[in-house]
Amino acid sequence: MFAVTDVLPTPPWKKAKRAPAPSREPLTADRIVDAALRVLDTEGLDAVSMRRVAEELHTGAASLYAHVANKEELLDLVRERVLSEIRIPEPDPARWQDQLRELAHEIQRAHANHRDIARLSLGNLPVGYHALRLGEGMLAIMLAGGVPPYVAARAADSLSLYIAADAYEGALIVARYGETNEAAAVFRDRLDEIKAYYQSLPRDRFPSLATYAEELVQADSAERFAFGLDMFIRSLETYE
Amino acid sequence: MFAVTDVLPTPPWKKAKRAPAPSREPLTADRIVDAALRVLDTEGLDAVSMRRVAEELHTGAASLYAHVANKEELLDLVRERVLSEIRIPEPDPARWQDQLRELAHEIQRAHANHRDIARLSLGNLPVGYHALRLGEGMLAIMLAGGVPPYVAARAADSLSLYIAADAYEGALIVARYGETNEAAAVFRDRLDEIKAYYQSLPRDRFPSLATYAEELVQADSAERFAFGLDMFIRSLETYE
DNA sequence: CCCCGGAGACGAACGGCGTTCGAAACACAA
DNA sequence: TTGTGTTTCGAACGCCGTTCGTCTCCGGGG
Repeated sequence: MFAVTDVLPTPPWKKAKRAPAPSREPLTADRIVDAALRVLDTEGLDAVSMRRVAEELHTGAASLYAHVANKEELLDLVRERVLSEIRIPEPDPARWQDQLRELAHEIQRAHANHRDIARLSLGNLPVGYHALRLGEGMLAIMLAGGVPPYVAARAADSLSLYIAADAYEGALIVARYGETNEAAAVFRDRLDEIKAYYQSLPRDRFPSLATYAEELVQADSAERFAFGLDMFIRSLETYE
Repeated sequence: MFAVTDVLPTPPWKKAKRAPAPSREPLTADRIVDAALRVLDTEGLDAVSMRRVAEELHTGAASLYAHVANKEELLDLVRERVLSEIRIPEPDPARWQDQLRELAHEIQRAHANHRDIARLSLGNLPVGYHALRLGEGMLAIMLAGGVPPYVAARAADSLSLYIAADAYEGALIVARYGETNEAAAVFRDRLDEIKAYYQSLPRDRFPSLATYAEELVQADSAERFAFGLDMFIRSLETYE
């Protein structure tokens, strides 16, 4: 007896209903996270839809649900992936302020590298491995430096919040103005507009804004971040 | 001669194609903002869709676009409305720290009253009237207290960011766990779980988290906020 | 070597979203 | 009364996250 498939040609209405070899390697959670991160980095968080991620893998959105419970879980995995890039300094009691600064910048850099990740960090209780790693690292540095545990605990909380919020703002601005060089110029122009607007405000009602417009409008976001971080560490020193 | 409408009854195929008196007063931007704020307060930001707001006014989503450019503008108006509730203290150089604290709490309270509003505040450059009012007030207090203008400018920035971020986190937690009394208990249980989880972590890798779980898991969000605010003001004093 | 079972892949569809379009309804001046 | 400009709004477009049930494929037992 012959196998049917050996004798009969595939009828046209069955032909090419499925792509024969759409992608060789099978889907895995890791590959999905890779793809999601790729989309996140190149097109921003708003572009990360299940359909878009699936397309990146040459498949359909439904296929993802075999490996990932839902979009939220996928984004959590992406966030963990990003946090895993962060290196934590070994605590050295003599240099705790510098180390804290270093760690903060490291975290800030990770957020900046994958711009929109900040929008995932805010408001998610830290429970993944790498999130815990960061918390532990931050705390360890402060405790080694002699910051009282109660203060260190609150400070770790606030510092994480500050870093995430700063990155979040940065991400939103990038989302609104793009991040090409040309768009950066547009953004700078926008800042100048705002400065001029502040200066044009009625002096009787907005004396401070009008007078210090120059100081308020800060183009260099890195310097702004560093200043806030400095305020933070200065404050910690007063608790010692 | 008779008016046609006086003589002929309305033909059935024209009857009730439009609701005859769907809502007496005409749509205005104000009424739309009212409705949006109502939905925001009772059902949260995620429920604020153009369709839902329109439904609140017994009309269709398309009708809103005559008074409001798009959803973003509507949300900006809602945010302005909320900010308008905030009272700003008259600067008194002798009490600048207290006044700053007071203002921060006032802003925090406004955010808490309309929980999800914080999700709108983050990352929106302050350009509305009431947003400017707040910035001016904050700055004026610090300047009156003798904080150097450059520092005050950065600080106003950071403080706004901190308040918004704190409220944002609070809003997300409420969104996840609800805000009924019963849900508050659920949340407290969840915190206990987390504390237990921290304590169960391997001591060799997570010594700080495991040891200070008690201090890290802070149920009272008001106290947490106050602590961060205090850190902030302490820091300002070191610049004087 | 065949066949079968289970796991993975996925097209189609559901109900939601923001927004647009064009026609109907209305308010008011001429 | 007629004409005109504004307001209202049903219907539709193209997105979204998620589910369902079928289809495909591969490894292992007969």
